[in-house]
Amino acid sequence: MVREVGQGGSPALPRSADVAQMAGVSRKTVSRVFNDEPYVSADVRRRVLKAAEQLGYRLNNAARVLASGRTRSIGLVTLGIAGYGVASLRVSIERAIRDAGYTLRVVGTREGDQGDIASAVDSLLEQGVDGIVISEPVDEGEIALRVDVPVLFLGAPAVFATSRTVTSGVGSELLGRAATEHLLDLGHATVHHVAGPQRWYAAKDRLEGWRAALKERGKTAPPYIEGDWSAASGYAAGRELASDPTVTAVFASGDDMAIGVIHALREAGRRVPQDVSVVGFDDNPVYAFVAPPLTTVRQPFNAAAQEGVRLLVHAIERPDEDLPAASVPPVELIVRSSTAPPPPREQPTARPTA
Amino acid sequence: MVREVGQGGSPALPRSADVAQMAGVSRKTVSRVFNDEPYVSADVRRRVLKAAEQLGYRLNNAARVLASGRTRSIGLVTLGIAGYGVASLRVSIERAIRDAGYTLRVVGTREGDQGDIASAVDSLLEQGVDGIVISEPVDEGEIALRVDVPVLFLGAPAVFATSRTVTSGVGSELLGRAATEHLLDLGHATVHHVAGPQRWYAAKDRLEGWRAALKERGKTAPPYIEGDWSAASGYAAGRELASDPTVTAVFASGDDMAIGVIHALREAGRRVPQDVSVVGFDDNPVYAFVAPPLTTVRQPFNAAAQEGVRLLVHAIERPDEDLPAASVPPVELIVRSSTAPPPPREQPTARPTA
DNA sequence: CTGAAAGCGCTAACAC
DNA sequence: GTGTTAGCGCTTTCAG
Repeated sequence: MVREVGQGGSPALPRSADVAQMAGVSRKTVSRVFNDEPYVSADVRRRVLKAAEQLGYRLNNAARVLASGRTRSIGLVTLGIAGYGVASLRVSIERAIRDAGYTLRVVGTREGDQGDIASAVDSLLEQGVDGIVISEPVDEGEIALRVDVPVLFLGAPAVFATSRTVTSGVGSELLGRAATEHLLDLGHATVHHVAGPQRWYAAKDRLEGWRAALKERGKTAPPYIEGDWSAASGYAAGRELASDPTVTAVFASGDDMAIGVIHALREAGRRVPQDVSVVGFDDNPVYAFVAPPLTTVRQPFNAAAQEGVRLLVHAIERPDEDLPAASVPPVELIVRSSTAPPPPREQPTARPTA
Repeated sequence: MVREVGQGGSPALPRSADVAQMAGVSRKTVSRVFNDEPYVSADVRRRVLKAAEQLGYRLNNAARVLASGRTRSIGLVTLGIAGYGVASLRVSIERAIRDAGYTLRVVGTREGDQGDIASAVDSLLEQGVDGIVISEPVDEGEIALRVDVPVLFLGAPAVFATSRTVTSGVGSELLGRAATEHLLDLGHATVHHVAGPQRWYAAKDRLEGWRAALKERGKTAPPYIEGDWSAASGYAAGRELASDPTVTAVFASGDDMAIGVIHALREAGRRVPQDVSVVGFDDNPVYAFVAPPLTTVRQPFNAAAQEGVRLLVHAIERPDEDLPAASVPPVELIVRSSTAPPPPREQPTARPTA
């Protein structure tokens, strides 16, 4: 078969052999230049680059992957939703992957589809990736999967077994604690909680943090209300909470839900923060511009993503070494105006703080 | 070289030859089964599948791509930001691509990096894709690029030349018009505009729509204020607007900016909607739960993404046929409580509507 | 520092 | 319906 050159149909793309010929070197040398390998004289390198430029040559990735066995690509399994938290984490992950010199393959899951994580991972494996990151997975029960590339679980425990597992939390428990403690420090007798869907590990962790903080101060956690992250679900929870005159402080597991809670509270005639304090979670910057500006907890999306990807890449490139220790990102509470001390008449018996 | 089988290191992965041998057929037949080609007897198909299952066989994508010349993959160039609009569109695109049977490669651009679109496209081409989606690009001036796969420009005109170009708007101009007309219909003498960054085509289109609507009613557009999509920039614009007693209606090019505008207006003692009406853009559902619930324009993210991807896939798979006509998604104005007729004292001379 | 030979695992085209 | 023969364009190994 003769390669078409120009003429009729789409001209065949130039191959490394064409570049080699034009530059008067071997194909292997062209390969060296394009892989930034050492031991190529500056002069040869220049000639090769010039020839490639003229020919409009581009490395053929499929051939490279096939020959080398490495894809230089990382797969991301992500929830197909557009909320601020998920989207932010995702953007951070993508940037970290690109900065690490890997390309990105993405497959979104549809929340609720049982077994979707498994099929997403499977798809990625078939596409060819050197590592996988699972972002904020939802609990799907047992997942039977044989995976032989390193996997990073971000914001969740490992939900299936792999040869090399990396986890890097965003520290949801710590953050849930911080939110609750802030309210307690303000003098509230207890803190109510509007949780995220408990199928989410992130939601569970925040709830744990809330419980732990309460317990440490010798309080028992009141029943929590479970939302679905949406403002609408927060609103529904808020209506319920508003009917209970003893609630003076609520920690919502997401900013949007917090907004819904506040809306319901105010509709019911309860002032925020004078009558009841509300803290959110995520620090969507827009909520500095609502009334009242929302007190919230900032998630270290960037730090967690960078850290996680760093570890993942380490696991990919140095399979024999141990993983370096993960650092714990700092907790950041953003105090604005949706929280205040409880109203005087509801004040509990004075007790020493801590 | 002898292939390692089990024993020490990682056992070599099974190849189609292994499956073929086990099933007692040729490699080509295995290939047929895994590509859902016709002309394979049900019995043979079953045998092949069983053998593959037992061996844990998985198609090697790199080899497949190299041999077939088709990647079955679409590249997405996307802005690396987490706002509701961008993230929603993105989720819709991803779903549409997956539903069309393609895998997804993503490269994010960093807003502001001149020439970033070019390098993103280049990277995608090198990774190997059958088509490219450019989502909501920012104007980067001349982009010199030789691209020989079909390209879909979503929410923008084609920003560089390609062999096969597909565009599919989200209809920003129409939508900007709808927002403005709503305000005019309410009786406002004019409508002020807080625009998005004019490097964005989407921002420009909305501004055009605003201008056109005003012009049609014989009004001249007042100067607009340019924001950066953030609530903070909307807040700054709102302060400016608040100092002008003649403004009674403002159309903000994004929901977040609208929230900022409202916040500033109220701080300055102007009531919304009694004194001034505000409409946003995007329909982030959370803004149904702020005070006042925001009137906004819903973007047909899903429709635009599905339509666009459908056309792109058509261009990929039937290069000789003409592109089917794109349908125009319906305009949806979500009227809530941030808009009302102008205050009586500022009422302009009565004029017939339409 | 550079080159030659030998595949990587699959599909294309055609034969049977 | 199914098998055979050639590559796809690169990297690997090993010589020099």
